[in-house]
Amino acid sequence: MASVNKVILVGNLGKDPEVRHLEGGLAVARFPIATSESFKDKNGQKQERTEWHNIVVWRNLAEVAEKYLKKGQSVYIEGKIRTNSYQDKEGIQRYTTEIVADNLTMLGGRTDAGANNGNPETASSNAGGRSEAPAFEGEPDDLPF
Amino acid sequence: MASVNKVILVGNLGKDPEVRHLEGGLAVARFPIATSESFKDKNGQKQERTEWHNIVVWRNLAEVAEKYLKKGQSVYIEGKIRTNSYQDKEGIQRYTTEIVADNLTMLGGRTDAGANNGNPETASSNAGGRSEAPAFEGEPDDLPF
Amino acid sequence: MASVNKVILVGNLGKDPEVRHLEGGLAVARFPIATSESFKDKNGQKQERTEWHNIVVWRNLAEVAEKYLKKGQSVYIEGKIRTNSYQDKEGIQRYTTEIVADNLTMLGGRTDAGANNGNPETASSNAGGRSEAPAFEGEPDDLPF
Amino acid sequence: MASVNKVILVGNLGKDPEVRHLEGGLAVARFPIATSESFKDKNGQKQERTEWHNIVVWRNLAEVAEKYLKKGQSVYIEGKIRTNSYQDKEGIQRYTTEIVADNLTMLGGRTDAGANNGNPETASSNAGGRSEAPAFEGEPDDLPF
DNA sequence: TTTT
DNA sequence: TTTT
Repeated sequence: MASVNKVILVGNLGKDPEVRHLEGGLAVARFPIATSESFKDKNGQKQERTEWHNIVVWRNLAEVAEKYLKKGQSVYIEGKIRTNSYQDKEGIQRYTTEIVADNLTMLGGRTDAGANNGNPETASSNAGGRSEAPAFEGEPDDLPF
Repeated sequence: MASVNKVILVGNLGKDPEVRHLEGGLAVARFPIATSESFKDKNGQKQERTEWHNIVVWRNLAEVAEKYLKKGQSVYIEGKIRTNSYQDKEGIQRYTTEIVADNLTMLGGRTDAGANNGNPETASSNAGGRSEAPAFEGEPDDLPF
Repeated sequence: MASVNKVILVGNLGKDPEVRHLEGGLAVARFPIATSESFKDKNGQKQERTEWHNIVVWRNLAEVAEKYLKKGQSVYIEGKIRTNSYQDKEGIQRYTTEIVADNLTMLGGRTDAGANNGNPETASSNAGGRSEAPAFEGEPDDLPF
Repeated sequence: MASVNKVILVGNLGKDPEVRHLEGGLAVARFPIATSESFKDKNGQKQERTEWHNIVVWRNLAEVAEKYLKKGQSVYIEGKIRTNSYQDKEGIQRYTTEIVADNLTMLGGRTDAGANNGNPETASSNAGGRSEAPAFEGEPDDLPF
């Protein structure tokens, strides 16, 4: 196999996270983040292009997102690309791409972005749940090696 | 803006690259690569999921792709996520996501994958063209600092 | 060859950058940044470990560091690991490890950290100099593909 | 805090891993990997510089390293930088830097590199042990989201 | 549509 | 020597 699918983003939330709780209590949160880059067009004019990324987080990271992330905030995200397919109403195969994040660090953001601004923290998510206490809550989640 | 949009992939080409030469000689190549991951389903059965990524490379990296990359080969890719929008024939806004690669390293692959197998190399692309001689050709492209 | 040497850091400057201008006008800046992680020790007590990284930047990135980076600020850095060897006065081979950064994004930091706080920007460095106008200055540095 | 300490390497093992089993059965393996880059010196001559990285892996990743990694093999590694300090016999503070890997994917390597050549796989390590069965053994280690 |  |  020998494959790697890794995404690293630093950007700002375009909306507050939307959280759903599935059967069994499984939590999932979704939110868009924007990244921007500048470039010169062929006339030498400065242009900016904004990319929107649909972020999905599960389990304790979803709880963290629900509690602490707000529109406008800046976040560091690690995750993987996932493309889902579906059929539209004409029966044509369509695709949507999202970033499934497994690591999230708040970096601050707009000064009115919410209570957590100025108190950035890190959180991690694992399928098996590495810790009952979310790393985000200030609980250590790992040995230093 | 303080933003980062970075993708790192290791995967196998699903097809040979398709190369086009635009007006002015600008080259662009496209090819799909697959990444895979294993997981257990709810019945404890091992499952595999394959993700397909549409890779786009420009300029000298496109020339490299044309000459050296073949279906089946394994590559390391660095790039960024780019989502393009278009209207389908019903006038509905649709999106396609691709990875614009700016760094590419061949890692080998199937033993019949092509001439370059067993001689993996690295290539880089820059908007301004850092070097006439593509790094891939064996020319050094950078000072060691 | 087929090798990759890539480092991604988000941390705070422990000191203002120290800048030197070599013969020919080549600029180099150095500064330490700290990253921290929490973990539980064997008694279940929360501990924090701080890692210090010696960052080196060349050319226009060094100019950017000199002008805009200050002790306390938070930065995103991409670069590579480089270990230099030297002989100490007893003639024993010693090693020092540093991170040669080729990409730098300011993320803010302490509110008194300097003039640029609240106005984070991105800068890139290339051996060949991709652009006379540093990206950091607000000039676009790249086409969007 | 808001910090990130992430390293991504693709390189070749310079030696077979050395494995130790600590009290309590905790396993740790160490091995060096080389990354190389080409550059032109001031006379326009092609030069190559090789960087050596000391890799440390713990727990099930150490078992994987012991069983499957051999000198010459190519590996993809994700981890973090860790600098340890100690006093030399003259009482001077010295530092050593290593990469603590938490993710490892075999990419092949020299054709005589060992039994696993041609059968690259991925393994992950977690402080809490995400799975009794190491991912490497062919057991799925994660849900696909 | 790849690879194992 | 930073930051929380």
